[in-house]
Amino acid sequence: MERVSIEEAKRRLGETLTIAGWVSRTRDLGKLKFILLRDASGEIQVTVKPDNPIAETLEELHLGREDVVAFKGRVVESRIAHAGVEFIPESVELINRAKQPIPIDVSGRVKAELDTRLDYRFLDFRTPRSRAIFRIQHTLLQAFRRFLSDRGYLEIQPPCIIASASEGGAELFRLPYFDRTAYLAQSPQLYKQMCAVSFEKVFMVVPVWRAEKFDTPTHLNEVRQMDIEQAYADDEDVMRVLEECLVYMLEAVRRERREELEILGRELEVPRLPLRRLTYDEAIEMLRGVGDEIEWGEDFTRTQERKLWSLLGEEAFFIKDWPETLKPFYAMPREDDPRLVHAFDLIYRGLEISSGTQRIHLPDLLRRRLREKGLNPENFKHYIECFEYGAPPHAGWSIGLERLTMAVTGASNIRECCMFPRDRERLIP
RNA sequence: GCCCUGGUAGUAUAGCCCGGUCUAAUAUGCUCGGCUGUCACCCGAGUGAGCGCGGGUUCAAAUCCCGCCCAGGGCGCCA
Repeated sequence: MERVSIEEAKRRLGETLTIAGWVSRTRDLGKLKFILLRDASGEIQVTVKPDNPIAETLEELHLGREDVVAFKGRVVESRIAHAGVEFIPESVELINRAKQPIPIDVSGRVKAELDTRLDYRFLDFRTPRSRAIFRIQHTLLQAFRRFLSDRGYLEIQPPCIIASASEGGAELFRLPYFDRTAYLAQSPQLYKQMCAVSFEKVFMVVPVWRAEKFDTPTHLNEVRQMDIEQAYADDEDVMRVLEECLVYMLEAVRRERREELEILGRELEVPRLPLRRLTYDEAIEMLRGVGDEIEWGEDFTRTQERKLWSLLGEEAFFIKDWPETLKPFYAMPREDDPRLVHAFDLIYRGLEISSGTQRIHLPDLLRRRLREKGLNPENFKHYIECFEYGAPPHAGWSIGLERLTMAVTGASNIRECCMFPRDRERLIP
């Protein structure tokens, strides 16, 4: 089909072109008909006067919302049409009918609940809100890749099916693997380390799975994460990369997604660097200062993270120097206080969007830490092995894509920021 | 797994507290009719739910009670 996008057509005034898209709505005044036609690029009003050769065909077609139609004709300036331009067709082709009534209002005017929207996700993608969210997500991803590629990081592809569940922590999804049992990866952690000890600087965007029965607005059983791993780096080094990367991504969204931010009613503030580095101890103090009864050694709840955000009044900040009990075995202990590890979380708009650590690159220390955590170093032979043949110190982090999208778009439920969310109940679509 | 709130036309809400006036209302959609400049077009008519599912109380249940399922939020859980 010789077809141009609606946005392109608007730039090519007077030329005879074919546009195609969905009927957003029709305004039928009897002899005069207006059809609002929408494609992925934009919307235009198609105006059909009684003397138009297609006037009669159009009457017979009786177009309805979301019918797919192609028009051949030209874009002309119009002083009457509010958009300033309109499309005058000379022929029309009905490409496909939409069944009526449509399950949700694609124009976004009659609200639908998230659950209903997710049942009809393909239609929901046509609403201004959803389109804005996923375009912003796309920009975040593009900016992430560009930022790291420009700085010499190599994009790697770790496996999603893994053999071992012996890392501890979250429950994994099991699956049959020929005559063995395998698992869906809960983290590409080991693989990115294996890459970093040879490629030095790597990044990736991968899905991960957690079989936890959580039921919250910020958790999914399948999420995508954006990770880096870097050799010859400690936690502070990669925190700097993280904050710069965040600012880079936010600036890209602010620059390239002005219209989408407006649809969402979001004014995106780009934090100034360096970000505040709050220690875990300071965060505990702050919460206690306002009457929160948090114990040292406890993790922060979502409510507490939001509380810290409002107390600090900063868009984004780090919490660092965590108790070793709250972080995985491979987090490097602090020399000055072995109760603490070189680990950090990044809180953006009250939401934990990223966490990272400096990793233990010393096999003996790793074995000791595993034992201290009640794990058997024998089960981690392949993991430890990659540090036996010349492993530089290294550190890394991971950003949850859906969480970041939530914070940037202002969505209150993570499901809205995942195209096809997987949670405890939802497996379809 | 726990606590709170909710589930009513395709969609979103009202009604529920205080049972009967609900033959279930409103918006939007949809159907039909009218309209030559609309732009959330307008005007008129119509269509569409028996109130999440199951049970109970009552002369009478959308409304009260019990169980279950589902949704939203808070927690828990979550290297």
